[in-house]
Amino acid sequence: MATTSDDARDPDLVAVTDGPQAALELTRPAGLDRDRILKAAIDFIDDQGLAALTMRRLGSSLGVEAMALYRYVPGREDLLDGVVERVVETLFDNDDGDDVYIGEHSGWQDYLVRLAHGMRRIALAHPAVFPLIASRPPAAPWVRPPLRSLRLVESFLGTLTEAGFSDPAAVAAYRAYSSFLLGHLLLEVTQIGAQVSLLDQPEGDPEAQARTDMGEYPNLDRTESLLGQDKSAAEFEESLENLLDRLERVLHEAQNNDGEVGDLA
Amino acid sequence: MATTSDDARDPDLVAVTDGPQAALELTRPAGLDRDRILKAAIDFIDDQGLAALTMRRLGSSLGVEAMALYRYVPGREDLLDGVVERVVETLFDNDDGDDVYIGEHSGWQDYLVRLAHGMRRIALAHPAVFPLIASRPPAAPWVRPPLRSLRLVESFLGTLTEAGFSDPAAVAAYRAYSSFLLGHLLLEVTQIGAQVSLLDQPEGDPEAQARTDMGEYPNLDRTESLLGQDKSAAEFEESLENLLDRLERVLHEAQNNDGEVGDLA
DNA sequence: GAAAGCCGTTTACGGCGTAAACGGCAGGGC
DNA sequence: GCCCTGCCGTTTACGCCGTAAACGGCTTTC
Repeated sequence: MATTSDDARDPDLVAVTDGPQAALELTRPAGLDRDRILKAAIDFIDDQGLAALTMRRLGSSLGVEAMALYRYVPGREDLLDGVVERVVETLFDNDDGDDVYIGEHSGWQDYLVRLAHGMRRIALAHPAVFPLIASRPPAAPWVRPPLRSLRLVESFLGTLTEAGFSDPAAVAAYRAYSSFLLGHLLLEVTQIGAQVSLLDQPEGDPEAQARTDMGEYPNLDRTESLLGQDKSAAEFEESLENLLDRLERVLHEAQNNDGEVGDLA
Repeated sequence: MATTSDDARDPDLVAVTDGPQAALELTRPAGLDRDRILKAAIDFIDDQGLAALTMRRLGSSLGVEAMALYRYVPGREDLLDGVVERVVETLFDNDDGDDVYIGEHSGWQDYLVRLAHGMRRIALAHPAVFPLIASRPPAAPWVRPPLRSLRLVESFLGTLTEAGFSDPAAVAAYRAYSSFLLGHLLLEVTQIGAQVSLLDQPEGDPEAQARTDMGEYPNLDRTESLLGQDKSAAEFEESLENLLDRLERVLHEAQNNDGEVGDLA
């Protein structure tokens, strides 16, 4: 096939375990609970897609009628908000003593790298949920989609200003960083979705149509195998490092001629 | 208020005219047509939002029953695909002799700059449609959301390889570029949406709650006015130039030691 | 033992996407 | 002139959706 994944050691690609037991409780009798509902919704989206999630189906996946959910969740929209919140919050559970804990860090670069990989881990663990993170309207215009949490933005700005960034520079860094994260991760999960949706419908002879159309697109045709390769992990790393270099340059320039510059522009 | 727009001269922010007459044909009797339907759908999304678009309402906005649309459009999903296609296609209509025509250009940097501004012009003209461009599943994994068109990707790759980029370098540039575009533009239109949705619901005293919560977030509180500023245009320009510089560096390095490097990594 | 509260179910309503049958109207061959 | 054949918008109908409201069976508390 055209699309291959050539690096099997992606550190952000981890198996999702969900605690002690996960799959053995298929349809428990009852004992509803807001968090149990949110978790069920995330699982549902992960393996049926966002479009398939309805209150009725989510209810029946919990062994319960749809209306039972409304005792714990105001409605479908709020349920989705809860899903986003819960997924983003997993950034903070330092489950495995892993390198994703945002609280402790050594240097702002280390912090930004950990945060980026933490977000990427979330995106890859829940590729069908991530577009929701990106498209839900933000509470305030400056709580930008990929970060989504006041707590997170606060710690971001705090870390940078403690490291010597002026307020304008920290804010500019926040914007450049969130835009980079959103762009890269959204494309990466979209690509995952595209790959599976192309695989599970081998209608007729897809090769034939694709090949014939390619005649008019010589550059596409020639680079098709390159375009199909998944180098997301390497590109993520490189773009991230480039961004950090750029921020570092800004920081040092501002510190040398310590006027009121401090802005990226 | 906290959110201000301090640069009134944004070249990508243009009024949408739609040809000779636009608003004077409110509900024409009939004369349906696939393109008329797509245009109506775009207008509808632009001023009622994507969630409000239903087949019935779209029909009645054209003075027709919902089922009449099905003679020209296979279904709602395909309608949305058509909307995306039609919006992206406006890149190619060189309406005003403006600088957005992708066909002619002088140098690959010029091409990339024009393409970026053309896309940004689309995003700003249809902020409610743009998320659709980003979230619709791509036809092939390598036709990445913001570009969406074989023709466009072909011309992108052609321009870069003609300018001396190796195939891998051109593909890497394509990926970096599309990721930058998607991230920046999606955040920008999201911010537009957030601003309007915050304005039209002044429930109770929003200031009160916002202020009190801010106590726990000193960095947010201190930088709130900075965070609220809309510097999208300047940041777009700067990030774009940074990306071009990076690509240029890659190109020249590859040309000097003309081995088989050619990759961004 | 009765009252109160919690919690999942049942019923119902309007709106959705869309399949299928229908009707009016235009144009073309006789 | 007439009828036949497409075209094209309407009508009707079905199943699914989100969710308001009433209901009923528990459990807990006095």
